Amino acid sequence: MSVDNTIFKPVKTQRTFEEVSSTIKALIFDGTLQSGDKLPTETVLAKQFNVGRQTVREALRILELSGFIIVKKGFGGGTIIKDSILNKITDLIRDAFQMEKISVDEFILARVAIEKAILNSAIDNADDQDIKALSDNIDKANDLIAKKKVAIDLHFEFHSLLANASKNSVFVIVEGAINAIHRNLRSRTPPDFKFSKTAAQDHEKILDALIKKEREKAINLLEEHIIKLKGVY
Amino acid sequence: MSVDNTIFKPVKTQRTFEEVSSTIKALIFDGTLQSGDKLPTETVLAKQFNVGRQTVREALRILELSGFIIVKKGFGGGTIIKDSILNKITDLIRDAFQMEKISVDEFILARVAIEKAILNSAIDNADDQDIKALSDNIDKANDLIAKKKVAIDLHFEFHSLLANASKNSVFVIVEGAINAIHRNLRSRTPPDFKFSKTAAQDHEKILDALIKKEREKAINLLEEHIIKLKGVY
DNA sequence: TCACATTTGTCCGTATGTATC
DNA sequence: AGATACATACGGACAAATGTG
Repeated sequence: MSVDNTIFKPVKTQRTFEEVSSTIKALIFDGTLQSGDKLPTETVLAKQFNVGRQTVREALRILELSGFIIVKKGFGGGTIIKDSILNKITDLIRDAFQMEKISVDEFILARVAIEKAILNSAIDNADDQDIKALSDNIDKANDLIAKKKVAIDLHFEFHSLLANASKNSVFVIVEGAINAIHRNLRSRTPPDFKFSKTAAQDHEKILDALIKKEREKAINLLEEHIIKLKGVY
Repeated sequence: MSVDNTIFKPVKTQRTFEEVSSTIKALIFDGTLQSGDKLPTETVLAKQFNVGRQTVREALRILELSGFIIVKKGFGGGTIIKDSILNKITDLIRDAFQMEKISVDEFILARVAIEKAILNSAIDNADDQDIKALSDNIDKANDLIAKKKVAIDLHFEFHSLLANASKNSVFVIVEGAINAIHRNLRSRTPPDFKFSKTAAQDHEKILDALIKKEREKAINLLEEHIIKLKGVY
């Protein structure tokens, strides 16, 4: 006679350093540890968890790479809770891109689709502050362009501001990823003044349509704007 | 008189384990190390890089969490090159959602928009294999439902299969993230047989419209299908 | 400017756990 | 069932960085 042995789960599947990192992560998730809080030193953590310092260090590496903590050396240094998950996602996406899992064409196709959805939502939810931020962005870009300088960073920011205006965190996160890929692509080609100027004009028209809540027009303008990129790469 | 001190870069910004992981990563990027290749043991790596074993281990942790390698214990184990970057991105995005405490409503709104875009692309790019996979998924779900069992996992898989059918890695990544969050949400509510049955019927209709390339109909069906979720949570 | 304390970074030696043959 | 070849883990030591007095 035997019982179904699947009811017996292994006592220990995870490695010790994974248990440690998961424990700390859980404390961050439930709010016990908050941004700015300082963790005990590695030696103290090792004693508290009753593990070796090496194990603590590997756990900290995981938390660091996952964007939960930053580690500083020296006097007054140590481990501080600080959220940089989005940056870490960006890093990984850059890796994925480097592995050539993502082609330029499929990227642009996906970007058009996703940013259209974001803009659609931004038209419904943008408030005065959002409009001002977008407007300021364009003004700054125009200032630079008047000085014959490119305003690439501001162009990227415009799209992030659109995501913020959608008031949807999911869109903010997804746009962050899209933006990261785009910056990666863009970094391979030299800055192009003429292109920068066109982009600023496009953004101005899109914002104008957004303010007037001309939905169809705004979305079509955005699509054309992004499609233009195909020629750049 | 002083010079622009930005021209003097620090001799050593990176920590040793970061140099090691970057070196190995570069070898993967340039194809020297390929999927399936086995790295030397930690001890040998330490000797080759002329560093300590702990340093190697921390470098391996980074590569592991970044989705470049997998590490197996025991005889015949060791470090093997294997790409799972997309999975790791999904993991991090799940963390990001957890931290930002995204609301059900904004999640569903974003999901509708993004999955509509995915479906739109899937209609253009799905091949026979994709159709078969989707069809098999529905058959299996119907089998379970005929036995009065819920088929939640298969329902999730259906949406992933749609993303695959779009033949766009960006969509696959984004859908993976959306799916992860959805599972997270779903795990908070008990399985509902009636709902599972409805979902299977919806999927069947959507696939039917996809095969017939009835774009408008398919997209509308999908939207209604996802919106139904609002009632569940 | 110079010691000094603190904390991470790194290395070594050793022991244990674990999966395969 | 036992030998084997790995990763995993512990403890101790010193190096390096960094802010303070």
